[in-house]
Amino acid sequence: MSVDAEDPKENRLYSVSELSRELAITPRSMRFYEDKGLISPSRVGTTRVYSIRDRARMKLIIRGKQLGFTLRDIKQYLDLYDADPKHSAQKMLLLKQIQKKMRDLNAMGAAISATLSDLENIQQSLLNSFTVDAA
DNA sequence: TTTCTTACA
DNA sequence: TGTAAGAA
Repeated sequence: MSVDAEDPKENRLYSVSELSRELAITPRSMRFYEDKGLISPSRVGTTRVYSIRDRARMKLIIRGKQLGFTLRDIKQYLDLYDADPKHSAQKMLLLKQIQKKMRDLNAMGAAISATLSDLENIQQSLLNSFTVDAA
């Protein structure tokens, strides 16, 4: 049987350029995440080779970033996957990270509302000063 | 051409 | 993270 072209994806391998293209990020970012210890692609010589699992890991990294988590947060989460096969500690960490993220976002929202309110008040007095002058 | 590393912005 | 530079 011919397995040289499209092996079942379980064994598929990617180069930085291929995977970065598929994930819509730059090869530079992938290497950066590696420097930070979030991924450890295998090597063929000095060239990085990404497996299906590396691809899944990269997707989680990207997902985490989209949700506003830091690379450090994501690394903590990822490091737990390789630990307990039941992933209970991992789930617990994620729950905590999510709750903190929500608290932070709510705090930011409150700060923004407060600033918006200040700005509106200043704007209003400025607007009032004009109508008073006119009257 | 592609990828790698290192250094700097 | 982007870009630049030199090497394989």
